[in-house]
Amino acid sequence: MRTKEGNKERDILSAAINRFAEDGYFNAKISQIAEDAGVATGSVYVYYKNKEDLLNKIFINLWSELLEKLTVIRNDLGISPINKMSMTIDSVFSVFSENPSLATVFVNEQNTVSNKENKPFRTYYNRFLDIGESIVKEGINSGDFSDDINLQVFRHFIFGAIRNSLSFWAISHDKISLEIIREQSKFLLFKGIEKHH
Amino acid sequence: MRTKEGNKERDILSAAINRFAEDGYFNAKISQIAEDAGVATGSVYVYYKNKEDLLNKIFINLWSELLEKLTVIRNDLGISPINKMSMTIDSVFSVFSENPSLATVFVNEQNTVSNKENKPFRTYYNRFLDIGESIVKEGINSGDFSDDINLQVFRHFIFGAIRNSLSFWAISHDKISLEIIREQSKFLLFKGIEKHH
Amino acid sequence: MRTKEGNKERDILSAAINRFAEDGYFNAKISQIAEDAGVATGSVYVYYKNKEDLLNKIFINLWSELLEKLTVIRNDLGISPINKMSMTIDSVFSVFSENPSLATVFVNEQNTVSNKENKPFRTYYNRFLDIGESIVKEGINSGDFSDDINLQVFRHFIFGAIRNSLSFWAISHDKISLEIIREQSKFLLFKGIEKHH
Amino acid sequence: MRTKEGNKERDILSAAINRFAEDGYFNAKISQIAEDAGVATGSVYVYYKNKEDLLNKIFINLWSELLEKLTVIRNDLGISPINKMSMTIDSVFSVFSENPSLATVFVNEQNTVSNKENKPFRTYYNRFLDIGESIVKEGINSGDFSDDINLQVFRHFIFGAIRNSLSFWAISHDKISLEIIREQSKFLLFKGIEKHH
DNA sequence: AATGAATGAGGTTTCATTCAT
DNA sequence: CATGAATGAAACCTCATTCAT
Repeated sequence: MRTKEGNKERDILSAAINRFAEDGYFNAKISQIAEDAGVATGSVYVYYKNKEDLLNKIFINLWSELLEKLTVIRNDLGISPINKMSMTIDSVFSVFSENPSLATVFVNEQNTVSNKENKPFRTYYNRFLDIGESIVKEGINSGDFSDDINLQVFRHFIFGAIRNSLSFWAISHDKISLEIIREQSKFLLFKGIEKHH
Repeated sequence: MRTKEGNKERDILSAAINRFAEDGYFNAKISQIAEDAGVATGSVYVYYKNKEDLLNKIFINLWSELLEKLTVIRNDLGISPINKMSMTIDSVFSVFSENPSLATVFVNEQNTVSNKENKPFRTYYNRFLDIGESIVKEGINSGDFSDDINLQVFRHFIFGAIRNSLSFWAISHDKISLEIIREQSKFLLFKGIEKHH
Repeated sequence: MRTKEGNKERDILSAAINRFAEDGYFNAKISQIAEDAGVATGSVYVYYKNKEDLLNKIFINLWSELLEKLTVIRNDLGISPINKMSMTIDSVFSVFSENPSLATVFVNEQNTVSNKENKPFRTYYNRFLDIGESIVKEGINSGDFSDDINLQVFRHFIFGAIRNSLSFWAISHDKISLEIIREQSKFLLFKGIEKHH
Repeated sequence: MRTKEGNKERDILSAAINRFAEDGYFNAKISQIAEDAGVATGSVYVYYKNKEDLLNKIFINLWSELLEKLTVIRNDLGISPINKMSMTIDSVFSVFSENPSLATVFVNEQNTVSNKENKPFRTYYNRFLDIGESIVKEGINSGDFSDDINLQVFRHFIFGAIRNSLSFWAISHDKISLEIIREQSKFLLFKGIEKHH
């Protein structure tokens, strides 16, 4: 038994992120997460209702944090839509750069568990997407973004693109820097692949 | 010798795709897949080594089919890089439009099971990505595509974008047509979101 | 499909003996026995009722053969009890020397399967033991064998001794000859281990 | 922490011995063993790795106990070889007289499971046999035992004899006393069946 | 709050046996 | 007789969760 000054609740969730990233949600064992966190198996259930609750808390933390950042960006009247979009991407990359395992969990497990829409983090997640959408709308209205954009499709397109780029980085963060991926993502998002003459 | 008219092997794999899409790989039960396929539980094991083998076979079929299509496109000297890219996207969308559940399985389970790189379908998958990359290279050399493109990042960016767009359609194919998603994806890929004056 | 001139029924039983010896009764698979015998799985059930029947037939063959031999020996008035006993042991060793796998099956599986006494080969087996016992009785009466012998115990003692010696040979028949084991067994049986001055 | 008064680990092993004796290793069900032991099925796996581990532990306990006893006997300089041999047999009978089911498991299942030589109890078992052999050697050298004895054959002969005698008693311990079997075994071992004039 | 031994439901997998051809 | 694809019952084992201490 190890005496930790730290916050058990936080330690357990942190261990869960790493285990979920490494082994996948279903293969990860609660007893192993507990051991990694330096607590007894039963202690996991003091702080979390069950295994699924761990996953939900991970995503609630993630999306509520991103929602907060994005809200600040959106509400800043002095920033152009293009810069708002750029800052949004920076925010997302920033969260994951601090925790690569979280990127992997996000990529692999966001659709895991629960009957579809009933996920507790969905509220934060959807609001995040909605605010992102409002920034795109603003850009279309201001003439910065093309008015050929279908908002519904765009949201999934860009989201998948960023998500998968992050996932790549999570696996290879020793081989390629997050900055390169971030800037390349912005480039592709803004300009597309065609050469402009 | 008892022989049934239908193709059991195909029926089982088809049922597996639907169940994996609906319930997720880990929640899906072999007994349920067998029931859906109209065979006895044990019959699954006549055609497939185990549950994981079912998932592997799904992806082997998927990627070998797409690899074949892409190879034909790449080798056609009379097609411009831009059209090759467009046709590649058409191919991917075409495969999934015939089988929406497959799109969901692809999105959620491609990273499931197996110790990372040892997946049997990886050979096909990697060759598919390599050929895709060679088309982009060709476009850069011909001056059609921007030479600011980082090939390594691009492959994950576009792949995640398409994947997530398909996943969105798989859930909502009653609400939005695949054509709209496909064309919007091409638009975003080629032009980006910025308005060109 | 292989055309065999040989007797399928015999081939299957022979394959069963080898598989039971090699893998043990419970680990042996009918499909493997069939393959070894060069027949289809279903053909095993043409000749034998079920897996247990295979084991029973093996022991019925064994004990009916030994019973026959022993009956001839017992009924020969011109042979002394000591020689009858010696010939009995020769008979047992002879059967197994022709089929080492049978020795292993005998050692490991005679008590396998069936609720205790209901085994079909028991009739032959018990009659074999009874005749053996009558030879010992004859030897006691004639003054050749010690009258301190408890017949009931003796039967199990000598039987286990021979059985285990054979089992040893079955595993190591490349290292030690059956003749040495047979003669040593007779020696120990007749003289015991004490030195007689 | 939930702790019950009894010794679950011991109870489970004890129940396993009885079930293995009654039903045979392969027919015995873990759930039944658990029920017999008064614990839940899963509790078996808290103390034992798997079914095979139960069998191995049974034999490890058996042979390590007998090895210890035999070592003491062998090392006692004041005992004659004949008495050492006699005490060895007493030790073996003593162990099984306390646990008739163990005798049955020993007879029927010692060769079960595992690829032949890789059994964990083999170390103890072989050392037990080696010490037994060294006692016989001592007897031959001292002139107490016949120098016609082949040690390799003898060990299997006597072992099978004792084993089978015990097995007989295990089934019929209501009909015949272990003392009679033990003394008769010694008699046959030392003197053989021939009458000495 | 913290523990970890104990639980037991449930799923994957095996394989003896069947039977339509 | 011969076949071997198909069956489905049954059991090992896992592991999330509980709860007495």
